[in-house]
Amino acid sequence: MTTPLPIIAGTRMALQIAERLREEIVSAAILPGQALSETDYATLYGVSRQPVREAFIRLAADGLLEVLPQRGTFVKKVSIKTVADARFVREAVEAAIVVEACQRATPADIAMLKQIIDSQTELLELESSKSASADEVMNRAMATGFLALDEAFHRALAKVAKRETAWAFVDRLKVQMDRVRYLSYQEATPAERLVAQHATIVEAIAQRDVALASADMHIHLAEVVGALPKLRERMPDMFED
Amino acid sequence: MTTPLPIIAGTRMALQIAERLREEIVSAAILPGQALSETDYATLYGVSRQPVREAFIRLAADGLLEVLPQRGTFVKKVSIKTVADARFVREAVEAAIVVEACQRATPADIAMLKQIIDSQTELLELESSKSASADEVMNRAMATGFLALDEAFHRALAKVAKRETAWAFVDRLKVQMDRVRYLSYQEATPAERLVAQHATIVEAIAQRDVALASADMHIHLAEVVGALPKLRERMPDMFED
DNA sequence: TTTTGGCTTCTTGTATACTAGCATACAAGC
DNA sequence: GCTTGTATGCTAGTATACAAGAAGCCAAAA
Repeated sequence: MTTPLPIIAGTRMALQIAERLREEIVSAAILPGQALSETDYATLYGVSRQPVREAFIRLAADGLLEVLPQRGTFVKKVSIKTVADARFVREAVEAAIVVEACQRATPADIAMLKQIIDSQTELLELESSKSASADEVMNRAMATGFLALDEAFHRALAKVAKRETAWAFVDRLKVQMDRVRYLSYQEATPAERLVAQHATIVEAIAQRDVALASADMHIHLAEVVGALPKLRERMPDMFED
Repeated sequence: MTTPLPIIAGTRMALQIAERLREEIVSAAILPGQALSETDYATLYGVSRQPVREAFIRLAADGLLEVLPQRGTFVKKVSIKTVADARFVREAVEAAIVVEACQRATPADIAMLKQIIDSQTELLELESSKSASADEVMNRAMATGFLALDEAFHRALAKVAKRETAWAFVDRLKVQMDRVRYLSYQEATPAERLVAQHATIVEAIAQRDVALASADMHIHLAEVVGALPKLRERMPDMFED
């Protein structure tokens, strides 16, 4: 609730508000359990309750908010079961995606994937050089930047496999995992390791080694859940179940 | 728009309307491409535009409706790519589910699955005995009944694997496949064959044969797409792309 | 001290009115 | 005949007002 308001008035404000809130929730700028009031956000953005309300409905459909009639709307706490099953689904789908990527990848595809990995490496080098000044804001910015590049890699993989629509399905449940990654960028797997795994996957694809690529993807996606127990211990209020 | 109105006034009418419309769209009682008016449905259900509007938003989020500002709201036409990728995702996830079901299934679980299959068989025998009077209404009722039992089987499988949450994710994209099954219950795979496949899967689970169970599930889910080409030829207006 | 009743104040749910944009039809001008 | 301007009737988007229920507070009674 401390946000300014770069909302473009006039056109589909419900959608803009939904997108903005989604990002704030996923990036843990608004914490789990937080109560959100339709009225408050309406005044904050200078609109009526209706667009805010419709934004809330959209986010509730994605499992980010919980609307309790006559009581209030709250940011959903992290559910271990939900995160675990989101990983389960994503792992199954992305393993299938890399199999098809193995079969379809052109040299240009491989080059593109490697270029994304190079960007990731570049970002990490920049980060380590600045790591002396480990202030909160810088950390957040780095986490956001890296997650964007991570997203780009997996999306590109789906594109290579010509499964963009399948990725769109996965993208909707991925937010449940991303929330955890933002909350736990302290105890999370070092980004360097993730980038190395990306490289391994691409290498397997380049070699058309279906079994290896699939196995590597399973290993890669299993990392995310590892941070959960420690995270829950550190901030139990963020969890339910 | 020819529906009566068994809507319970007073409590969360937006949700009731959304559920009802969802069923009508998935079961092809409302056809793809059809224009829906907020105002018309408001008067039909005896409510204001707002609840109808919120129902539309929910269904649009699931890819069943398309809201075009200042133009209208339309039932989404069937997208081959969307259906194909929905199957792709579901296949990947359910194959993973049967693997875990193989590992966890208790004798009671096996018995429960077999009981569902028995119910399916029973329904089919009833259908074949009545098949002389092959009227439209009867066919629809049978299709609905069988799809409900099919749904029950796959849901039960997820429960055995303790992946109910994962199934909830799949359930959201399954509607894209169900629409096709309703539209094409003429040229679709005979239900007897599907039930036989169910039995094969359960048998593999009972034998703890992971590879076989997984393979059987892949075969089982591949059936649905087979009907697409003929269906598109029969009713091209229902498709986009 | 504990409990109970009512009041106040919050919340979301719904209804109604108004705004703005698109599409179509139709008429005027070329 | 063809094009273009315009009026009209539709649509969804938004604003405002009211209704209904939940929660907390506080005072009064047991």
